[in-house]
Amino acid sequence: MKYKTHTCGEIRKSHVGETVQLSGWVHRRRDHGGLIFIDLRDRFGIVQIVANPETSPEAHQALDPVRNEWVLHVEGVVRARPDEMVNPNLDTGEIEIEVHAVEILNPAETPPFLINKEEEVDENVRLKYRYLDLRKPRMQKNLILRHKVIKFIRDYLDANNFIEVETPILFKTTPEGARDYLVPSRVHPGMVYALPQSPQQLKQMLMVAGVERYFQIARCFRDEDQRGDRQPEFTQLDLEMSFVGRDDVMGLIEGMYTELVHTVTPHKKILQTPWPRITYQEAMNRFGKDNPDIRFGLELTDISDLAEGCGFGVFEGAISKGGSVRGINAKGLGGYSRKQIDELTDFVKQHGAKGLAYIILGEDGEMRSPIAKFFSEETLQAIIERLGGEAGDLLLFVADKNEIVYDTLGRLRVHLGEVLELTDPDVLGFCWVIDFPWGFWSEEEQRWDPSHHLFTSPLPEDAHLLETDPGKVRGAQYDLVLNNNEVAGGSIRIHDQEMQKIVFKLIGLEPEVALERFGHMLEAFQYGAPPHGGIASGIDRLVMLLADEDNIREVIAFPKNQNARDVMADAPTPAEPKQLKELHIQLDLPEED
RNA sequence: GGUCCCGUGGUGUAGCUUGGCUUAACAUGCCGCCCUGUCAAGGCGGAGAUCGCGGGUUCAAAUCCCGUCGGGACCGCCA
Repeated sequence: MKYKTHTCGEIRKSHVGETVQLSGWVHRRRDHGGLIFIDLRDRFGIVQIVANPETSPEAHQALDPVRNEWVLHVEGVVRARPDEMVNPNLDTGEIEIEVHAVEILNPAETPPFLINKEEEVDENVRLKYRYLDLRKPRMQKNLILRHKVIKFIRDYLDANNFIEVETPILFKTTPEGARDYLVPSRVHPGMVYALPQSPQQLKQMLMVAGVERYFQIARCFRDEDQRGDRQPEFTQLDLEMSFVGRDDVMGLIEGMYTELVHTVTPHKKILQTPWPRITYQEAMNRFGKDNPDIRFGLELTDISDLAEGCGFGVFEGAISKGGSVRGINAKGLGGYSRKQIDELTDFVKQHGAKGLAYIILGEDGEMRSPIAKFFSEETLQAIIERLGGEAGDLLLFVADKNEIVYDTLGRLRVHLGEVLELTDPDVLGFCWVIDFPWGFWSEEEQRWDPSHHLFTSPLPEDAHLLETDPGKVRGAQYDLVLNNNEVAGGSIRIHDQEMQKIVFKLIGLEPEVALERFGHMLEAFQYGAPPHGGIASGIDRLVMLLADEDNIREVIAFPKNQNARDVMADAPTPAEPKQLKELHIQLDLPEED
C-alpha cells in the first residue's frame, strides 16, 4: 500500500484524469447532506476532496464521522473544476479530487484552538499544544524560512572553503560572562560542567589546530532572564577565520547576508549597499545607541555650545559637570498636547533623565516653550535652525551626563520612530558599528571591563596605549546591526600571549586565576597561533526579522516561556532523590510559607 | 530583585470605571437535524463559564479592597 502518490499541494490541471493517493489532515469539512467537501492539508498545501453519495456511496459514508484534524488516506481521480467553481485562493483551486476510497488513519480530538484560522490565542495554550500550533500555516512558514536561512548559510560557507565542526555541549564554566547553566558530574563528585555560552574558546583552539575557516550552527546557553528576543538556549552562526583582518570578516558576512536576503526573502529591500560603517562614537552622537535603526532620521543634535551660559540651571549644570544638552526634532508632532508631552517626559524619566525640555513650533507659527524665557531670541533661533525646526514640529531636549542623554534620547528616538510609523518592516537597514572602545572602566568593580570580550584585540594603532591609557584604546571589534537589533558581533582576536597577559592584568585577573581558567588557551597559543578573528550571529533574531515576527519564540519550534519553562513537557521537574544521591548533591531549598 | 499590564464557556472578546436591571452577552468552535457545488458553505435547534485562586467589605461582588498564583512587556541582568 502507498500513502501518497502526490502531495496535496502539488496537483494541477496537468494531473486531470489521473488516479492519485493522498494523505493528510482534514483542514476543513463542508457537509451538504449530499456532497461532502473536505479540504485535505499536508505540509505542501491544500486540495479539495469531493465525495458523491451516488457515484461512491462507501467513500461518502466513510467521511460522515470525519472531523477537523483527522488523518486520512484517500484515493480518487483528479478532475478539472468548471470555470465558475474555480477557487482562486487555492494553488490547487483549478482542480478537485473525486474520491472513491477513504481510509481513516487516525481520528483526532477537537483541537483546543483552530488550526485553520489565524486568531490570537493565549501563548501559554499555544505552547502547551505546540505540536498543533506548529501546524498553522504561519508557523510552518517560519519553520521553513528558518531551514532555508540555515541551509543557505551552510551552502555559502561550504562554497567558501569553510568546514563545520561540532564543539562540545559539556564544557568548562566561564565566570566572567553571563550566568552559566551547570551540569553536575557524577564521576567527579562536587564538580560541574557548564553548557557553552558560545563556542568562543573552542573555535579559537580550532584556529590553533589549523582549521583556518570554521563555522558552526551552534546552540548556546545563558542562564539570564528572558525577553522577547532572548531565550535560555539559542542558536548562533559561529564563525572564525585565520590570517584575516576585520574587513575580511565583515566582507564575508556582508556578501553572504546580502545574497541570503536576495535568495530567501526577495521581497525585502536592503536599505543601503555597501552597508554603512559607523564608528561607535558616531552611532552614539547620531542615534544615542550602539545598535541604531538607520531606517529613519530624527537624529540627535548637540546644542551644548548654544545652551552654555543661557541662565537655565538644568542645562548649565549638565554642561558644567561634563555632560551635554542634546535634542531631537519630532517632525510633525507640534500638535502634541500637554498630556502627550507628559507621557514622553515619563518615558525618559524611567530611564534616568530628570526631565524633558521642549519647544513646540505650532502650525500657526506660534512658539510655545517653558524654556524659551532663558534664551535670547538669536540663541533660540539658532537652536531651532540647528534642529531643522519648522512649523508643526516638536523639539525635545535632555540635559544630563552624556551616558543618560544618549540612553534616553536614543530610546525616545526609537519610540518616536514607531509612533510616527517611520519603520518599514520590508526594509532591512543593515549597518556595521566599528571602533568600539576596547573597554569601559567599571566603577563598581574597580577594573576595566571589555566591551566585547577578553580575547578581543585592540586596533593595531592603539595597542601601545593598552598599559598607559586603556580608555583611549579602540577594539578590533565589529557589530552588525539590523533595524534596532544587534544581529552579529565579532572581533579580531589576540593571538599573542604577551598581549593576552596584559589584558588579563587590565581586567583584574590575577595570573594564577587566569591560568586556572584559561591555561589551556595560553598553553595552546604557545604552539603557533595564527592571527585570527571571527564573528557570531544570532540566527533566531535574524530569522525573526526576516519573518516579520516581533518575538523570537515565533521562530523557535519549542521555545521556553518567560520563566524559562517548557510548558509542553513541563520542564524543569524536581530531581529524583536517587539522581541527587548519585550526583552527591544535597538540596538547600528556599522555605515555602 | 524591581515597575507596569493581563486572567470571564474549548478559543477570542464584551460586561468591571458608576456593585443590583445578569437567568453573565457576542463571535467562533463543538453536538444534533435539514440540505448535491461549497470553499470562513448555509438554515434550524442544543450543550457548554459558580468570571484564575483565597480572604475581606456589603443586604447583595465578575464588578470594590487585600493577598496569592499563572502569563506577558520592560528595567536590572545578558563578557
